[in-house]
Amino acid sequence: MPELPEVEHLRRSLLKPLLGRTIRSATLRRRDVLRLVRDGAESRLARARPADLLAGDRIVTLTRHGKQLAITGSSGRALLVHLGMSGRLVHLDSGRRNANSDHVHALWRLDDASRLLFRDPRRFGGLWALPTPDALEGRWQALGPDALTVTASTLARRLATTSRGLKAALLDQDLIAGLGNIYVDEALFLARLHPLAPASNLTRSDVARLATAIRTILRQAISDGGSTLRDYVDAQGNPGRRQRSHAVYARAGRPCVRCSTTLVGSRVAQRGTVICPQCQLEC
DNA sequence: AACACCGCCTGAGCGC
DNA sequence: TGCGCTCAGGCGGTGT
Repeated sequence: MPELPEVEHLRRSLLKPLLGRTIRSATLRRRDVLRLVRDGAESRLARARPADLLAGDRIVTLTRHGKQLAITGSSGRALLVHLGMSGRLVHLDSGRRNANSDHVHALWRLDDASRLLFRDPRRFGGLWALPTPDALEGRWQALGPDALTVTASTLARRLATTSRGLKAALLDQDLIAGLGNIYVDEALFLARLHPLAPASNLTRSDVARLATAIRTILRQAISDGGSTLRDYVDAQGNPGRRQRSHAVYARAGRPCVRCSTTLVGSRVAQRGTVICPQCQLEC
């Protein structure tokens, strides 16, 4: 399931095939995956013009904030891609057949005869058509700081504003952007913090450890090519390798990699949660 | 404000 | 082999 590392890996893998290319045509197969943003308001079933999907634009930048990926065109329009649980962008070189055309909700044909596909079986993801760079900027400023580069002082300031438990706070994209269930559990384990610890009660050194753990976990996952859970693969169809190195996620009942204590599963903030009861003491 | 809970959606994995 | 069941979860919504 795509979190920040998968989206960043995807972004990097799409730079070469997409940057500078001109989009010949865009096809929206399911209207309800696209939201049109005009004057800050979203409409879900408005009739989109091809230009809303960047048809005719040259692709100028591929950027990311948190789990969101933006493709910006030469017209200044941007297409925001959120992969949700099962979303994928697939780039197919000219002549290459798409292995699975089910659930392809949008596709773009480029000037080198390659294609880009948005496929999302569960449709928890979606596309947002933004009219200007400012509209994109505005949306991203409403989110928390990007988790990949978050500093201890920024994280401390953010966590101080909430009385929630640590895990709930870290999953809140408005507080910090990019963490999902997997990497929150991994980062908390690495930082030896309990998911239910009140977010605003952390000591300075707790937060410093946490910020470092978040950046470390995410950087490692990116260099591993993202997690492979269920059916995650990158834009070229390669699975990630990260699942081999999950320390706690989906490992309830198995021994802690650090102290061999049996890992314990529970539900925190309505999400499956795994901790080491020895390493992550409740405070 | 914080939290629980729900619905969306499909595929994987399980027991039989 | 296949059927029915449960589970997974990002996010936005509602109710407390």
